[in-house]
Amino acid sequence: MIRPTTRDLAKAAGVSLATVDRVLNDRSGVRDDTVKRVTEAIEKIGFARNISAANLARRKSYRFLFLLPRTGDQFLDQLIGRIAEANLGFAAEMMRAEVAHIHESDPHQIANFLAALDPDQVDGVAIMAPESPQVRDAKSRLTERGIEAVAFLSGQITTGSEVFVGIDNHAAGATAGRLIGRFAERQPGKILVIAETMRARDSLERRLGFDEVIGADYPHLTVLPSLETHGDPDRTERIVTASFRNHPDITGVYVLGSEARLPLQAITCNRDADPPAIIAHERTPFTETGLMTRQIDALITQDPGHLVRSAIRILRARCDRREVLASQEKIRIEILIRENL
Amino acid sequence: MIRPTTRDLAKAAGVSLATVDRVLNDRSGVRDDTVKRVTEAIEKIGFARNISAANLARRKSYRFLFLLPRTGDQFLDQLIGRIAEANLGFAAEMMRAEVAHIHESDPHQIANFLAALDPDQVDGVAIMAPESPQVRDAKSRLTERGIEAVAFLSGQITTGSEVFVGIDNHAAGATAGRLIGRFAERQPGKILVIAETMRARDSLERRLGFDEVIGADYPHLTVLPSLETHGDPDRTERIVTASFRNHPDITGVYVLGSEARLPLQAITCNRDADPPAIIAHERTPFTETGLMTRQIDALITQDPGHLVRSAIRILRARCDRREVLASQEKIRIEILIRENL
DNA sequence: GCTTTTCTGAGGTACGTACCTCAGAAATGT
DNA sequence: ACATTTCTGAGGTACGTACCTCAGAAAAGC
Repeated sequence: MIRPTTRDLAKAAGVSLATVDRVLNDRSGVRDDTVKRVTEAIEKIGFARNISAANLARRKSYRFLFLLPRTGDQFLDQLIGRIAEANLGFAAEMMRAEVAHIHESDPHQIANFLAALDPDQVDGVAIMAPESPQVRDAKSRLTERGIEAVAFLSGQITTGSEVFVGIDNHAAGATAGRLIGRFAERQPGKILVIAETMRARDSLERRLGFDEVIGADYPHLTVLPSLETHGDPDRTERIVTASFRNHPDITGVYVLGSEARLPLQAITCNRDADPPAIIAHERTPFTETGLMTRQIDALITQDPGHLVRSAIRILRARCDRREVLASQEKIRIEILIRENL
Repeated sequence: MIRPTTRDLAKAAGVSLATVDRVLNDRSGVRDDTVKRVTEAIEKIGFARNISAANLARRKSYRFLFLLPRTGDQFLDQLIGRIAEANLGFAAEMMRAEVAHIHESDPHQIANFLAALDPDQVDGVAIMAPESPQVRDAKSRLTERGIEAVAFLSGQITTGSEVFVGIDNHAAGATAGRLIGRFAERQPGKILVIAETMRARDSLERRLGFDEVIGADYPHLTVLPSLETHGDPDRTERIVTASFRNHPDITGVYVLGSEARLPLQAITCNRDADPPAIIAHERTPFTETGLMTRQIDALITQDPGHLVRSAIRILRARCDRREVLASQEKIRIEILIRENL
C-alpha cells in the first residue's frame, strides 16, 4: 500500500486539490461541513502530509537558538560541541542550531534578547537560564509571536504544556544518595555536599532527593550543610579544608554542581589516604580522568548529545505541530563508573 | 547565505545541470577532468545534496527489516514495541521498519532467508542472530547485492567496516562485576552467575569482564561456575536450589542473560532473609518491579528504543552512503537503580 | 427573482532533485 | 580530413506539496 497523497485525499473527500490545500493549511473560505468531509477522509485513508515535500515547496528551513550562559564550564563546552555536531546531522533535514551566549544572572537582559527575536529569523529557542518571572514572561510572549521555546537543563518550573529538556534533579539527587549510601563505609560518618550555589532550583532539588534517600536508608550517615563554592578557587579550597579539619569522619562527598573540578581538587589536597566515596555530576574530560584514576567513584550524567538533539527534535516537532516520541525525549539519569565509561 | 542547489553548482563548475547530475549520481559519460571540476566546485561552494528533494524525485522510501528470534522474551517484546514506535517517527522521513522472526538456532534457515531478500523490496536488515559462518557469508552476499546489513545486539564478530549495534558485552560484564563488588558484603563469600546458555559469545564476554573485575579488586569474593538455565523453569529451580544449598555463603548473584525472570524467581524461593546482592540485565516489566521491591539491586541495560533507532539510522546512512554521528550511535551501558528508573 | 457574498474547482508555477531524450560539440581513431 | 566515438548541453517531465489566480457554482440576502 503506497502512501496516499493530497490527490488521493481530494478524490477520497470528493473535493478538489485546492480545497484540500485550504483545509490542510487552514486557510479561510471553506464551509464547515466541507472541512469535516476532508478531515474524515484524512482519517479514512490515513493521509499524512509529506513534510519533506511541504518544506521543499515552502522553501522552509528551521533555525533554532540555544541560549547558554557564558562561562568556561567544561560541561557547557561539551554542549556547544554537540550543537555543532548536531548541525551536521540535521542539515539534511534543513535544520540548523546556533548558540547565543547570555549573562545567566541578568534576567532582564535575557528577556530583552528574547523580545528582540524575529519570528522570520528564528523558529525556536532552547533557554538555559535560572528561573525568573521576567524570563518566564518573555518566554510566553515568544510563543505568542510564533517562536517555540523549551526550557533547557536549567530552570523554569514547567507547568502544563511547557517542555523541559533535562533530567529530574530530585531523582538525580536521590540516585547520588543511593550510591553514596552503598559506596561509603558502613559505619557512622559524615557526608560533605558541595555546590556552586544553593540558590538555584536544580541544586535544591538535588540536595532534597539526596537527603531523602540518606535519611531513609542510611541513618548512620550524617549529611553536612551544603558548601557553596561560588566558582571561586580560593574560597573552595578554604571551605573544603575547613570541613575536613572539623569533620575527620567524612566518608562520602557529593559534588552536586556541573563543574566538579574545583571541589575535587580541593578534596585531593585534603585527603590522600583513606579517601571518601565521591559522587559528582556530568562527564567532562576532568571527571572522566577522575573516574579512571579512581578518585571519583561514580558520575551522574546526562548525555549532552542527547540533550541537544532532544531539544532540537522537540522544537522541530512543535514547529510542525507534531507530537514527539515521549520515550525518545526522556533524558536519562545515567550512572557512570570506570567500567561503563 | 542560502543553501546552494544543483543549479548553483552547475554555474560554479561551469557545466550544465545535466553534467552535474551525471557526476552526482555517478552515471557514465563524463570525462575525468570534468568530474574533477564538478567535485572541486562542490567543495568550493559547499554544496550538499538535499536528500529530501532527491528522495521525492526518486519516489524513494526506505524499508528495513529486523530479524529477531521468535521467543517470548520480555526484552524482545520491548524491542518489537520500539520498532513499532520508531515507525511513527520515521514515517515522516519515508522510512519504515518491519520485524521478521527467525529460528535463531538455525543458521541455515537464516542464511536462506537473507538470500531470498529482494533488493527492490528491502533496503537494509538488522540481524540478531548468534555468530555462525553461514550467516556471516549470507551477510556479505547481502551487501554485495545492495542490501545493507548490521549486526543487531547479538552476535557476529565485527571486523573492519562491519557495524554492530549493541553494547560492549565485556564492559557490561565488568560493570556488573564492579557493582557486585561494591554492593555485596565486604567479607568472604561466593558469587553465583546464572545464564541461559554459555555457548553464546555475549554470555562468554560478559562473564569474562565480570571475572576480571572481581578477580582484580574483590579477592574476598569467589565466582562460582556459571549455571545454565536453558530457559527451562524446572531445571532453573533445581540448579539454583542446589547452588544455594551447597553454598550457604552466596553474597551476590549476577544474572547475565536478558531474561532474568526464571533465575530471579528461583532465587526468591531460596533466600528470603539476608538476600544476596543481585545484578541483572535489561529493563523489563519484571526487572523493573524487582528493582522497586528491592529484590534486584541494580540493572545493567541498553535502551531498546535507542537500539532500534540507532540501527535504523545506521542502515539509512549506509543507503545514502553517508557517515553517521558516531557519538549518537554509541549504545551506552546503563546502570539502573530504583532512583534513576 | 435577482444581486451579492461566500465557497469551490481548475489550472498554473514553484521548490530541488532525478532521470530521460536528443542534438550537437569535442575528442579520438584512421 | 574524415568518420567514429565519447562527451556535454538544453530541454523536458516528474515527485508531493504550497500558494496563487480566476472563473464559476452555491448559498445568502433582499
